[in-house]
Amino acid sequence: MRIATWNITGLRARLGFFQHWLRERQPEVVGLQELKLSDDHFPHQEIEELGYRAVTYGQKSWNGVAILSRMPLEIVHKGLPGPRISARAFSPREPETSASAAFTARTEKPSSTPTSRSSSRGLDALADHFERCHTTSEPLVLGGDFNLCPAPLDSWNETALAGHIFHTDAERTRFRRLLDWGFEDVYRKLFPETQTFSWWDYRAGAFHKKQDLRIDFLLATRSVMQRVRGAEIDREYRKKKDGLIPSDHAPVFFDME
DNA sequence: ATGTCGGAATTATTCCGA
Repeated sequence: MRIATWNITGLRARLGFFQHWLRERQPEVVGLQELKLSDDHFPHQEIEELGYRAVTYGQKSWNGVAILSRMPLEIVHKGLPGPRISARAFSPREPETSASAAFTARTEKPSSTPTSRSSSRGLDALADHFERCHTTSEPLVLGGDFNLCPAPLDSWNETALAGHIFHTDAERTRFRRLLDWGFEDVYRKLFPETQTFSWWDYRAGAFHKKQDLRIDFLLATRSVMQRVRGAEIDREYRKKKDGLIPSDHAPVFFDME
């Protein structure tokens, strides 16, 4: 069973590309971010033709998440509380295996003043949610675009970028809170030393210049982790396919028994 | 070469945000 996450960067503009990937990779569950459409514009018919049902939490123009599944989905939670929180979560539950969540975490640019809040209140809201509503003994998967590099290995140039956006201690501390609670970073757990990336800025030719970051993750609790047999960051799908333009993020997935 | 996109506002071009 394959579980995936992907910041698709505009599902309407990406539909053909996404369908290509679904056919090729055959994931069982996919968390999508940055749909950039409201729920009434979600292409349910096209998705169902490929055997998936989707639960959506969209937003006009920006953000918006969905979970697609070939298994039955039940919505047990939608959205996160708190003012000005841009992270959003679903927790569809499938009877025997897993709950899953997809979200987008926005990172604010750290200001020059040392007292400024630096980043990702969405991550705090997410950690609050799991602490309040779940236990680590549950089989849980949390996937999304976290907009941060957890460690120097996850950046193409930690030396130059340390302290800057994606590379601040504040961001890393917030991310660590999810790990301390009981999540494992699946890809990193399987490949502790491998430098692999998931995002390349559209601007300035970052993909070709190898200006790359790993900011998209699938996190899993221990009972899921024990069943994981492989993980991949799908860099092939950061490239053009049949002339179709890719997202600026690569899909990330793992396989479990 | 800032090697770019997607979407909205407004009607094929410009602006904005990432």
